[in-house]
Amino acid sequence: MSRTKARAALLQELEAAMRRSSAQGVLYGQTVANVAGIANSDLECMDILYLEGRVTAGRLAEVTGLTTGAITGVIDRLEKAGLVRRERDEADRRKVFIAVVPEAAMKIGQFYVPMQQAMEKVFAGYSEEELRLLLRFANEGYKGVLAATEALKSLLDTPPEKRPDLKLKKLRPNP
Amino acid sequence: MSRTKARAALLQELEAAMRRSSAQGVLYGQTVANVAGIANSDLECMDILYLEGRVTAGRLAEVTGLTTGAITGVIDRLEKAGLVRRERDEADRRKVFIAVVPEAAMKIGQFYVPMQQAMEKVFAGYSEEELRLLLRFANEGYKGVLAATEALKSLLDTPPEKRPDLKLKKLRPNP
DNA sequence: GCTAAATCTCTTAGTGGCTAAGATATATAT
DNA sequence: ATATATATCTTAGCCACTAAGAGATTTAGC
Repeated sequence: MSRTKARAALLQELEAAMRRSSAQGVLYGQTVANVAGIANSDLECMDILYLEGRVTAGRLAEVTGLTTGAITGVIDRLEKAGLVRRERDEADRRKVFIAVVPEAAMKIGQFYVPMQQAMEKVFAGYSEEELRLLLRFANEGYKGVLAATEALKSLLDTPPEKRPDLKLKKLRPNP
Repeated sequence: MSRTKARAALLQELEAAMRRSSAQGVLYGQTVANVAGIANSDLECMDILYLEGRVTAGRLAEVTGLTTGAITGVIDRLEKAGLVRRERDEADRRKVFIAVVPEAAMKIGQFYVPMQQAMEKVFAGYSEEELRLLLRFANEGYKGVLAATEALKSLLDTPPEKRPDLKLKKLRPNP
């Protein structure tokens, strides 16, 4: 197998491996929502709040891709469960900031412990330099996925016949 | 900062970075479903079919965590859209194998092109040896997440008062 | 300053995918 | 042969979602 061919095969394997693990990651999230007894979108919003801190209802809609109406429902449920609080912005009274209630949110956090433990075990097998490589990849990968999402969204606004011709890769033959 | 402290900080940063990119990955999937005009679960099943090939309806239920009733609906919709075919197992006529219709499924595949292009660009910045490291991590990570999912599911069957005490990490203070 | 347009969240009606329970058909065990 | 187990489908009812628009507040134009 030639040098470049080896790389191509490696890339293909990598893509499949990442797809698999990412699919399993989705399932983990669904399981957390199940165990925690909240809806999937509710958990997704908790996750965003964890990553971004105090954000407005509109921002949640923007990030999740849900309508503002749906977000109102999400916040209602989360607030009733005591996980978040609505906080009207005093500067712009149309806005509603959503803030997690840390003590209550920890009850959700516990369900990520199995995941954290599993990942710690995995990380233990890597040197600090290797971990830095993984970090670099995670950051670059994030930016890539973000850009891809935007590209795909913009496709939505383009009428099908005017879309740039996307060249398809062959579907992988079944194993 | 001490040697081990540096590693701890690195691990924390890594966790956040992976969480971010994985969340964005979920969003990408939702966007694909949107653009393709099919339900989220339908796309998830297409993905499983792509990864595992021809599988039974029951296996889809098992992997997705949906009830068999829900899967019937998924398959009905996918079949109506011409994306999959039901194939009764001749050996065991209770079973129904689901197989993708390759030509039609390619129409879905095209929506992954932006993602593939983005990832290709990212991968271009890595040597073959580094890619091998990423592959190793993706595989080990998959196993880790799989194990974590099982651990979490088993928690579901354990009554709350009998659950092993999960030690919580402090919630990250908001940025 | 006052009116019009824009922005942000919430409300309402209606839709669709989900669960739970059980029906149907086929296979396996006693 | 009968009973039990397995695999999928059916049905009723529920709940989160969308689309459309209302209400409240801010910003822009004159």
